[in-house]
Amino acid sequence: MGITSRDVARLAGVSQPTVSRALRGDPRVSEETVRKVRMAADALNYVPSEAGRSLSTRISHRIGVLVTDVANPFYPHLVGPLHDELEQRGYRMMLFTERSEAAASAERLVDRSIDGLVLATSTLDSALPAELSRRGLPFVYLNREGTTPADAVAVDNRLGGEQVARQLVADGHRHIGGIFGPDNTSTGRDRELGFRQALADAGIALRPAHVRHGPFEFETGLGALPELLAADPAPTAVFCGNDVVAIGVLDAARRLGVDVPGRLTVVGFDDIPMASWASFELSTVRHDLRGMARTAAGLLVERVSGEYEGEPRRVVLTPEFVGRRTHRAPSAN
Amino acid sequence: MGITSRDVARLAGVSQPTVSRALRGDPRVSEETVRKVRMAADALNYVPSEAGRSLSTRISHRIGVLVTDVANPFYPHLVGPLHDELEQRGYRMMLFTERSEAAASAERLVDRSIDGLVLATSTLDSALPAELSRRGLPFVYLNREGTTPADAVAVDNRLGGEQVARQLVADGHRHIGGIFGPDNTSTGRDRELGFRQALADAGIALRPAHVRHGPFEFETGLGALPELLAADPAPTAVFCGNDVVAIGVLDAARRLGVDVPGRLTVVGFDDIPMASWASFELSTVRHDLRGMARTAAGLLVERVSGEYEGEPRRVVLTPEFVGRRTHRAPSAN
DNA sequence: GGCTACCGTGCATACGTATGAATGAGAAGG
DNA sequence: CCTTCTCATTCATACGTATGCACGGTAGCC
Repeated sequence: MGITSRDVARLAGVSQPTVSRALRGDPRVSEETVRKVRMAADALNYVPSEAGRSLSTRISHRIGVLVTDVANPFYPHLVGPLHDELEQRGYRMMLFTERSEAAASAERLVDRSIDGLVLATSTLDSALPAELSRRGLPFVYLNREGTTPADAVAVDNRLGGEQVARQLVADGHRHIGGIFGPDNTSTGRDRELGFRQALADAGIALRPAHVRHGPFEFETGLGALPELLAADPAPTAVFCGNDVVAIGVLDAARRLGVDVPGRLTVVGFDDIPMASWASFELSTVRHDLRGMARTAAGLLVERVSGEYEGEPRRVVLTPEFVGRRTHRAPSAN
Repeated sequence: MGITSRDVARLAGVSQPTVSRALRGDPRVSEETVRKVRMAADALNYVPSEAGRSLSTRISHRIGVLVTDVANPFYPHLVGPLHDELEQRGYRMMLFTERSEAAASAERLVDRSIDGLVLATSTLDSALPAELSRRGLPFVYLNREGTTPADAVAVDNRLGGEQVARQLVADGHRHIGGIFGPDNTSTGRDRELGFRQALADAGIALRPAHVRHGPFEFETGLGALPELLAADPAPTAVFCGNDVVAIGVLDAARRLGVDVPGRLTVVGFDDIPMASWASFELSTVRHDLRGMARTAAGLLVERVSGEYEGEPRRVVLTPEFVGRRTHRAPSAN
């Protein structure tokens, strides 16, 4: 095992550099030679060593993807499209989880084993973006923002929050609650901001007893709903930081025997496929999750390949409220 | 950018090899020198190049993970633990999707950019395992089997199928259906085999009209249930190839207004976290998904690191029926 | 027929790290 | 004071591919 271009060269009766050029399609190599080299390579089952190539070209053709937690039902919908888009553009995907401490994390990312990084997570106050920038590793923000300048793709989260608020107000809700994402994430913060602003414009305030914050996880919604319902008056509608949280809320409602949407309106964000399952039929805010991921991959690849070298680009997608089963006017009561 | 060990050597006033040895903890280097080298490395923010190291040691410290489709809610529960276990053992994870055609797939896997591969998918009739074996890339079967000898970790799928059959029979079901996985997967085949065998032992046959096969996806269950219920007599219980399929069935039941478990018993396989959500409370077959993934990672790492060189090892986990809400005796009718 | 131009190939070397072998400086011993 | 031995370090080189440059051969041109 371990066939090298030298072995191929020997068999084909040419030099090692000629093998390299022939297989890479260098036009300076004669057709006849290309044919010989191809045959020899096939005969030996030669596959160029990626390590050798990386060392020589200083390009790894690998892109890192950093997420918080793969098992969270939200992330696969980013990771899948990212993988496909990267593969299509000739890059392989390395997957990293944020759980490991940030310091060691930066180290392992800048060892030149990846050409760039998709930052699909990480909190606003993280030092990672600055660190990456300092170390010269190109990256793109995906579904988040950051102060360190870099390409970015995200939804207009404020607008999405506003849309939900307007819908709830129009439906006649006055006692409204929110289970928002973490304060130190742009998605969490902006969705809440837009939501609050639009409510305020309608003269409605969010009572602290109707508000919770937590990670974008099923358990957050599951745990928060009972607390919100214990308030007096209880909210008649709850806006959730994202669909995963909202589905946690729906689960809690089932456990508590709370009728949705009869007694409680629930709205999510993202419109992941699960949201449209008959078990949930979650009213939510739709945006092009798949397109967002692929766009991010595209921006990053253009950046690492040198195809684009200008100022950081920022792509903002427009969200759209999609009404399903889980929202309705509050019961007369 | 692009600090090398030579730069560190120059600053520390030593030779390049000494830098390499000092940072790698070679005992032959004096404490004093180690200190100097460390300081120089820190001052320059030096991070060893993975490409250079890989080329020299012929070890990439990367492990590939091949799955069918990341977006399928089952896979994240393998990918997550795999990532964690690999990281803990000093390996990074490259994620591959099966969608790309197998031929090109093998090529990109054997370019020495990964030390080994976790085969978490791929059908029985795939040529990939044989190809990997021929090319000398170590791999481990995870949640599947294969004829090409290699380390493997899987559940006792036949036993699991038997357990479900016995439960359904004990519950009094006589008209039983199955929505099994693909014939050309060991999980699909063995679960079906065990199930059929135990039913046969109880003198019960599966009518062809009560049986469907399909990929382990939500849509499979969703699409198959209406067909099964159209049979006369309709089945009073359905065993599904895995939880994802079962949840598709539950979704279809909701759409059709079919009461579960009142009119229909549904049983899955795997006990993914979603199965225990209040929205589903799916009766299923539990096994240690996380442990299975971590074990596979362990076996593979021991193999690629040379820690173990013996015969292929096979770890088989014992499944256990876990009764929740979705199974019950058939209605008198 | 000699000069230039061009084309295809080989030569030399770079990429960054790791490691066996050689070297040098001391220390220990006679 | 010379030898022997040990220890820390340097030297030389390997890993596999890519690429600037030199080179040899052929064709074209006057």
